[in-house]
Amino acid sequence: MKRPSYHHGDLANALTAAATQLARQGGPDAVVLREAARQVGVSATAAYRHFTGHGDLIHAVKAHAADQLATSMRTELAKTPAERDPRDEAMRRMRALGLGYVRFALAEPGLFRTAFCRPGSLTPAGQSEPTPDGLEHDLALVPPYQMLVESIDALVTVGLLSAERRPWAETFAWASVHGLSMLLLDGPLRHCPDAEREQIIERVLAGVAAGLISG
Amino acid sequence: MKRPSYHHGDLANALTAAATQLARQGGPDAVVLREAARQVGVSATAAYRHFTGHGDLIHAVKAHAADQLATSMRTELAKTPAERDPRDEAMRRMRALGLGYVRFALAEPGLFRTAFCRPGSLTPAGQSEPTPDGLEHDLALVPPYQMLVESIDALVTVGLLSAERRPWAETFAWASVHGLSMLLLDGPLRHCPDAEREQIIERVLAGVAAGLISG
DNA sequence: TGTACATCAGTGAACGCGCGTTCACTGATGTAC
DNA sequence: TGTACATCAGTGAACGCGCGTTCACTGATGTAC
Repeated sequence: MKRPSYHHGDLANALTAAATQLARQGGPDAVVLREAARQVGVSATAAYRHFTGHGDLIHAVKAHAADQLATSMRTELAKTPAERDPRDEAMRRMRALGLGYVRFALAEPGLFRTAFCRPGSLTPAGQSEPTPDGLEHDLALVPPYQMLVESIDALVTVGLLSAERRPWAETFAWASVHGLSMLLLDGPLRHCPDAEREQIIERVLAGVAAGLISG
Repeated sequence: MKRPSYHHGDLANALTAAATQLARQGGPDAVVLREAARQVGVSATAAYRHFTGHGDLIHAVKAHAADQLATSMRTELAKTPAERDPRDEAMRRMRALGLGYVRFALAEPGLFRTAFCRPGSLTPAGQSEPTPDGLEHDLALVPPYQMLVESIDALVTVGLLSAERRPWAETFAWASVHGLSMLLLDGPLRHCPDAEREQIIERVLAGVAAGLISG
C-alpha cells in the first residue's frame, strides 16, 4: 500500500481512474474528490496539484465515459459482418451504433449517467456553472457524435435519405436512442423484464430507421 | 408572517407547494425538506407529521410535476382546431402531445428534471432505495402516458398504424420526445439558438410521425 | 563530482457548510360524560 | 354547559455526517555552476 517514493509519479491518471471507478459504481454523485484521493492513498489536497478542483476531476471522468461509449458503439459495429448491398450496409451501421449506445447505457449505467450529467449540477455551491465562455466542453462527446454523423451521411450517399430530409437527422436519431436509454435506466421502464426490454430496443431502433428513411 | 393559530391547518399542502417551488427553481437537488419548512414558517420537524421523510416529500413533488406535464400536453392539444379528416386528426393529436411534452421541459426544466429524477438517487445515505416492493410508484406518470396510448390507438383505428407494428409504439414515441427534451435541457443542445431549436423539434416530431406510420 | 538553491509534489489540520433525522417537550383541539 | 383527558400538531436543541477547499508546511527532485 506504500508508495515507493514520496512522489507518486502519475497521480493525475491515478485519480482520474479512481474517480471513474466511483462513477461506474455510483454515478455522478459518487464522484467525490476526497474518496478518489483516499483510494489512491494520497491526501485530498494532493489532487489540487493536478486538478483545479472537483469540477475539473469530474470533467476528466466524463471524457473517459464518453470514450467508452464510443468504444461500445465501435464494438457493436464490429459484431456483425459488412453487408454487400450499400444500402443494407448503411442501415446495418445505423442500427449497430444505436445498439452500441443503448448497450453501453445498460452495461455501465453509472458511467452513462455521468457522461450526460448536467454540468454545474454538482458544483459545491449548487450555483450556476462558472464555465468561462459558456461553451460546452463536453466536446468529449464528439467521437460518438461524429460516428453518427458519418453514418447518416452514408444514408444520403446510398440514396436512402433525401437531402431535403437530411438536416437534423442525427439529432432525431440521437434523441430517440438517448431517450430510450434514459427510460430504461431511470425511467418507467427501469424494471422491465429482459425479454420485453429487447423487444423495446428493437422497436425503437426500427422506428428510428423508418423515421429516417421514409417521408 | 405569523400563523393565526398554533396549528397550520394545511401544512401538508403548504409543504408540497413550497417544495414544488424549490424544484421549479433548482431541480431535484433543490428539494430540501428544511428549506421547504423554513419557507412555510414552520420547524423542520413539523414536516414529519405529514411526510415520512424527505423521500416522501419529493415523491409528492414528482406527482405535482407529472400533473403539470399532463396539463401542458392537454394545453397544446387545445391550441389547434380538430381536423376534419380522422387521419389528420390522429396525427395532429400525436404531434400536439409531443410538442406539449417538449414545451413543458423547456418551460419548466426544474420540474421536468424532478419528475424524471432517479428514485433513490436523493436518499440521504446515497444508498439503494428502500422502496418496499420494488415497484414504481411513479405511477404519477400514468396520465401523460395514458394520453399517449390513446393517441396511438387512434392511429391504429384510422388505419395509419398496422396492428403488427402497434406493440411498443408508445415507447418509441416517448423515448424520442423524452430524449429530445433531455438533449435540449442538459445535453449538447442546451445552448442551441432558439431558431435552431425549433427546427430540431420539428425534425424530431416529423421523424417520430414517419417512424410510427411507415414500415 | 559536489553543492546551493529553486521548484515541484506531496502532507495534515482545520474551516464552514447544511443537510436529514431524532429526541423529549408543549400548546391546541376535540370528545365523552 | 363544564370538565377531564386523550390525541394531535407543533417546537427547538442536538447529532452525526462528509463534503470541497484553504493554509502553512516539508520532503523530494533537478539543475546551474
